[in-house]
Amino acid sequence: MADAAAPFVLRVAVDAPQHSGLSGPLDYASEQALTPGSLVRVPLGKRELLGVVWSGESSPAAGLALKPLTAVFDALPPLGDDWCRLLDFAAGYYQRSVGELASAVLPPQLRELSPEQLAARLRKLERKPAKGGAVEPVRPDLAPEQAQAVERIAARIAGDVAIKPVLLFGVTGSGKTEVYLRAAEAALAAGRQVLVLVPEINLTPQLEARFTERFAALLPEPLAIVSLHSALTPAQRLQNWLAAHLGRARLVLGTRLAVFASLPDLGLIVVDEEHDPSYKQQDGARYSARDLAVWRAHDLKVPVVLGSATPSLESWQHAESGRYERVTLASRIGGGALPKVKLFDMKALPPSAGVTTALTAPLLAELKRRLERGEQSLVFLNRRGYAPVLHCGECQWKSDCPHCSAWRVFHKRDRTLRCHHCGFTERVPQACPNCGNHDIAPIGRGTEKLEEQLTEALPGARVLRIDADSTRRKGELEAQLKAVHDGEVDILVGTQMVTKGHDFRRIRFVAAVNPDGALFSSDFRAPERLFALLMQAGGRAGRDASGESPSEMWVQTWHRDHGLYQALARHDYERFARDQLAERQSAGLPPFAHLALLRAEARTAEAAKAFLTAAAELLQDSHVLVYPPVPHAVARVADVERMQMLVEASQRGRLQAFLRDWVPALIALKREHKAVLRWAVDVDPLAI
DNA sequence: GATGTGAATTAT
DNA sequence: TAATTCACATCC
Repeated sequence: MADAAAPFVLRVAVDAPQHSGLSGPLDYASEQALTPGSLVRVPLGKRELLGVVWSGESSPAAGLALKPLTAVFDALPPLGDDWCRLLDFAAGYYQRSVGELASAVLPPQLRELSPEQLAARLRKLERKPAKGGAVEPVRPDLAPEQAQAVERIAARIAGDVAIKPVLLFGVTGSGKTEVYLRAAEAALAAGRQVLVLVPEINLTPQLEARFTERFAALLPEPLAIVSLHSALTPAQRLQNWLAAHLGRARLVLGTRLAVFASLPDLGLIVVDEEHDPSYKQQDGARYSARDLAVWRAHDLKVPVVLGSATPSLESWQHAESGRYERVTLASRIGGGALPKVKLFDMKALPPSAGVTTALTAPLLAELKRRLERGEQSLVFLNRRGYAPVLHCGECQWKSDCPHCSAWRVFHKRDRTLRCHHCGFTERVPQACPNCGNHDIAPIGRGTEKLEEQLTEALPGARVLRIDADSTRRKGELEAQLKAVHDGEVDILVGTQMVTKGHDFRRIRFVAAVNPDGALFSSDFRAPERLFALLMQAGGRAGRDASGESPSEMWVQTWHRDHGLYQALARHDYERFARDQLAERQSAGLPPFAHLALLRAEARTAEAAKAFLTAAAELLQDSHVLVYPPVPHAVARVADVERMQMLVEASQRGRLQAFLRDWVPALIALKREHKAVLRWAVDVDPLAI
């Protein structure tokens, strides 16, 4: 019980791991009453942790001697009610403790600093010098569609009524960014903060440059525009987070973790490329930043704009049903036409024309033609490395990973076999490690091989490859993109990395060399992803209308009659979405059903399966269907066996109610379970 | 999950 | 006899 020196009892959210059984905020003694949202340090066992004072009644267990707070961050204003509500909601929805989530989304440096050190940082922030004079920005005229979109968003910024999320459906090059800028301008002018989310860290610099250019004159204060993502140094991340929290940053641009930024005057949220899978955090607390952005906007009664040329089917369905307001930008600004899509039928190619290689003779000829005209081309292949597998013609050995159920990829440049799942790397053997035969050969192709073949087939062409391997070191991606922009590259070879957002003005020809694989994937979202990827890749072409020859995209396929390609060829996202949604509805899949996955990892598949089977027995609910456990698509990674079990309900609320009871029972079950095992619940999983 | 305990097992 | 390893209990 609290003694005379510390008369107050506070509930504090701390990162006591869920599996410890210490769920929910813990009680501590305090000498002073503190507002919920105050940051504190508290002892937990022998450790000392960051904590957030939480609201609600304390209920210390009888006879428990409460420990006192170690320290209070009293120089820092408490986190707002709205931030606490967001965390409360997210923790409940994704089945994590508030403390764990708070610890994951607050700047990591907060955990290390003492209140005195933090106070020093705050003083330093005050002294930040102002930037030099900014020039008045040039604002391009809006196309009528853009003006209408801006008006529909801006009209709602001042109002204090619950409003629908806006789905900004705009083809690539239709000027979505200008709509974001104008909407942001309206919110800033109304004295509100603006949060802009982007899917990837790579995209923050260019968007930040664009916003800074536009708003430098309007927002001359230092730290008025900041970014938040995990590539910042810990000190930068804390500084930018503090600027947002203090209301000093008026515009915050960031990746998914920025959805949890503390923003006292938040007046507008923009989610760019809202369909992008990167918005879903894939480990720890598996939240969807896009969905939380929608929740946060609704909670605050502020507008949220979800922008995409290929919206997620979830968002599209919400627009169809009227829950979201759809605003369409149907034409490209500047008059650049969308590239003509040619479905290149591999079946119609005579066998001699190089059917077995990705580079067909007609494709090479087209690339050559473009090259001679001095045009840039993009060859898109979503597979890095030289070849996905090595194969022995004698004994049929394949380059499998000893630790994973996957092939090791052949990387020719550094002569290695690399597992893309666990990272296990060895030098390429000279001969088959199984039978000693020298007749080992790569099967299939990746970007590295494509680069090599193009360099050989088109002497004199300047070929550049951009993928995760070519951009491993800091600054390399920027340098390579600059080379493309500066016209120092004729043919760009790349994975999906190059299809996202980058505004290549010179590219007039895009070829997707081998996209068929995703058509027959067991993952029900694979077609949606492929369509978005190809639309986005195609969108890289012909953004500049000045060229004489029409821009074009080729898709080399064995299945040209497939509905996906037919819709793609007509740039008909709506048709594609209609078809997919019909399929999803008849198959009882999202957005017409709500899913959660229980994942289990153990040394043996049997142990993981035993846990899942027992988990399925824990709770019966007539509204919830629990499927039998199945192995993960890549069952073994780094010698750990992975099994998963799908949970399905027709209504979100039913699924949530089930999980609320199930997860505590799972924690108890794990403690009875003898074998070493890790488990996690993934609500609204992206891949199943 | 992190940390600490005591008991059992192993190294020297 | 010291040094590891391991099972298991606690953490407001």
